[in-house]
Amino acid sequence: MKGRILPRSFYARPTVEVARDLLGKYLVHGGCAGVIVETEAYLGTGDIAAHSAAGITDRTRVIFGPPGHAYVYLSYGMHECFNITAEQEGEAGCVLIRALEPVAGLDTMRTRRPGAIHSRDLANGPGKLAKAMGITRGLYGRDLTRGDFVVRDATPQLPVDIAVTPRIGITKSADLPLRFFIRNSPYASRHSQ
DNA sequence: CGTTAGATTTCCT
DNA sequence: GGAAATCTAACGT
Repeated sequence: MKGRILPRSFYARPTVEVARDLLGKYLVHGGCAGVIVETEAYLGTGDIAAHSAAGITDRTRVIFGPPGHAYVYLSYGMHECFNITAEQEGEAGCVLIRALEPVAGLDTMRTRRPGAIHSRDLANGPGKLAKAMGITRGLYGRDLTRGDFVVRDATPQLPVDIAVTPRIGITKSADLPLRFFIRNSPYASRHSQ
């Protein structure tokens, strides 16, 4: 978990760049940490699959706020999913963190996800990742540039071979190539290869 | 191993 | 009222 905390300027960029550049970084929460191996970009314009396409509501407010904050929502009535906001304040855009390679706090993660036999199953999907890392809607809006819930640079930078495909599990704007993952990572979700 | 159905709640129309 | 950025167990092959 070495490396500097990613600064606000990292997130204040086009959502697609942020999604791609988050691969290989460390997500840290409490005593748990993992390398981000899979992300998806949800855009503010021209993307009707994004929650922010409905405009500013109680749920989507943070997506329009300053970059580098947590957007956590409930999916299918039972799973929480974790996103990081991007773009300048006033502009929508966020990155769904879909999968992690666990590197610290594995025992805690296993306690939260007793069904995961192999460590590769602890966080290889957005719902599983939030569960393993202890991320809930109570963390909605949290600033990810300070405190015990942050993203850190890798030192040295990890080499990443990035693959791009359409996003998973959506029906609208389903053809846009906005999913990024580390090719050959056994920790990416099962749709990967 | 692949495919499918059901769980369960929030949110927007 | 209905669709939803998912997961797991149960079934068939």
